[in-house]
Amino acid sequence: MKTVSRVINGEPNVSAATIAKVNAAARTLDYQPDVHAGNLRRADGRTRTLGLLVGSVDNPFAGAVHRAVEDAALARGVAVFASSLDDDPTREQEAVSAFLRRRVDGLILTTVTESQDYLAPELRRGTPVVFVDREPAGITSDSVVSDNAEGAALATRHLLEHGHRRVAYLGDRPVIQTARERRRGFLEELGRAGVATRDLPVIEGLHDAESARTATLALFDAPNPPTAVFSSQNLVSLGVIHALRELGRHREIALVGFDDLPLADLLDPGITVVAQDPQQIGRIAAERVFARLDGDTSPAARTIVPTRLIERGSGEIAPPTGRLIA
Amino acid sequence: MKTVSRVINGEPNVSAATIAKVNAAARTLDYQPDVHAGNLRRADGRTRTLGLLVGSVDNPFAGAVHRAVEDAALARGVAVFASSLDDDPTREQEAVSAFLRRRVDGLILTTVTESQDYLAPELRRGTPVVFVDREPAGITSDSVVSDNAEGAALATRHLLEHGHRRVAYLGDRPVIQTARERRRGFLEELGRAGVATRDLPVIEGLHDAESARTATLALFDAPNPPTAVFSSQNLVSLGVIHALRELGRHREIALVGFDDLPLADLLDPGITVVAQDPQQIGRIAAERVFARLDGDTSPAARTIVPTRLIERGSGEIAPPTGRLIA
DNA sequence: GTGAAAGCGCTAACAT
DNA sequence: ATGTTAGCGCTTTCAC
Repeated sequence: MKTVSRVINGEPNVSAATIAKVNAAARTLDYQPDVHAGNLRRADGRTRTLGLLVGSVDNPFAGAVHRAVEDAALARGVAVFASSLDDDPTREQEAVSAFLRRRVDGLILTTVTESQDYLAPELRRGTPVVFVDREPAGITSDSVVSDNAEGAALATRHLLEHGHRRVAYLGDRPVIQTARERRRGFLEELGRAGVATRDLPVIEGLHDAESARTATLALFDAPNPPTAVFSSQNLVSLGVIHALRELGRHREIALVGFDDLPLADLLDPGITVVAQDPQQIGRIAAERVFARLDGDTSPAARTIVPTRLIERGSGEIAPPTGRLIA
Repeated sequence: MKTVSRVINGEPNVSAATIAKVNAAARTLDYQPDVHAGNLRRADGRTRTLGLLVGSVDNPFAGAVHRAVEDAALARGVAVFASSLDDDPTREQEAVSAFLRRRVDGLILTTVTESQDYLAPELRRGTPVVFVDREPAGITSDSVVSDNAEGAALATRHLLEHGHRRVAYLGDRPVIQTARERRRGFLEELGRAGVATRDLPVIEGLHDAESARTATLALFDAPNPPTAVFSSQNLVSLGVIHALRELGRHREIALVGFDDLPLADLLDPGITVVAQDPQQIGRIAAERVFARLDGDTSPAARTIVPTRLIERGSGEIAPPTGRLIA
């Protein structure tokens, strides 16, 4: 009987007796339908599968995005492939290719390539692609990102308001779009406040805690050190915190970090951060993919998830008195 | 020409000219072979896909396991489906079923069901299943776990050596195998030291930071409070830390936590922990799956990944002097 | 070196 | 209410 298919898929027009028989057989054989085989012939051609590419699955920001995507997917019976980008363009292309060969229904991507135009044919084919954390280049598609420039400006404004004029920027490699945006927000806010940015320390290319730590130590060993630091990323903040501790100056030098850190509230001083909302980013990205799959053909949209400043102490340290360079 | 298959799969006996032509066509059509279609007919029937079930993808321990599995899988062109268990038996069964319907080549599982005997037919069918973090029940298969009892004993011994006799245990729900093992290690070590465990506080059923915080506050509000705490899990440690801070007693009460916490070294005092090695657990689990897929038919093995005590301050606090209950 | 035929496990479109 | 035929995109087998 090939009416089996009807029973398995819960289609109508099958007698109760047959349903029972089929189910009994399925039970004893421990039958699990092969979704891929079904898919090959099924009209909609859906694999009920999603590809998710994040910075690294071993990273709190990515974990939160991933979890939100999973929750949205689970509700629809969709499974998700997760891969780590490691800010490596080759990995990006290989991960995307692996997703495509597995015929995922949609893609949620964090990218590092200069251009994602290699996705154009796939987009034309109708596969929804939503970019998270970083916006696409060379291609138009949905994206869900934090307002990086505005968040950086927020952090910078906070330091300015507490009297700092000599603020350092410590950031990730400029190939990373969010790093560029955060630097821009930092510099523009200083400009708006009439602070000359020419000889402020802007240190880039920091990709992990150790490089940030070393850079911070060097920064405070050099002449004319800053009174405050804006660190543009999670791991960089970590390195800065370690370095300031080593120097015994963590209660003198102000610090605001981009992106929250677990336990940041329990440090002394607590670390003031501009927090992103990765959970929201993941949720909205998944919703967009599913909306597209459900036939939404509205123009590609850029969704901006707000950041918020969390004051915990480190960002409210005042510069040394009597020597305000204002 | 159906010789296309030969070119795509790099098989021999095709002329250079044909190869070039096929590749050109593939390029312009932006062709990506459908692995699932191929699979349907292919002799080995491999989907080059793995199912990974962890506590929650949004969790540092799971993230590290996941990353290690991904790295091992990537090297073999295998993609991984990741799902979150949330310590929910229903979720477990549904996740496994979703993996199976997608014909994953192997399973790496963290479980909460009382018995995983529902996997017996799949095991008989030859699908490799490796249990991580928690050992299987009702079934025999490979597992890769920390030595939970020994780790807990290590933590307890450390507190005993620093003079504590009145030590509290704060732990997760006993349905969780690792929670039971850690409690056992704790009690047995006290027993070995000749400490009566009868009226020591053993608080269980703590599943998040907030419940642990509340329990800790209550513990120190009650008569005869402990001089030291062993917290058997990540989130529980967090709650204990918060509570001790609120009470202003974080420099008086000793604390050793099971499982490391990010930034634990920068707190004051630093948090002494028994650290697991999730990266290693993930790596070994993936290796076992692939060894099984490569034909290893040796008996199911239980691999124990050692834990290690990291002294950072909180675990080295001495009990109030002069009142040693010894 | 190339291709034609059959079939993997399922569902679509039609019978009956 | 049930069955039949064809075909999804590929690989296998075997023929040329």
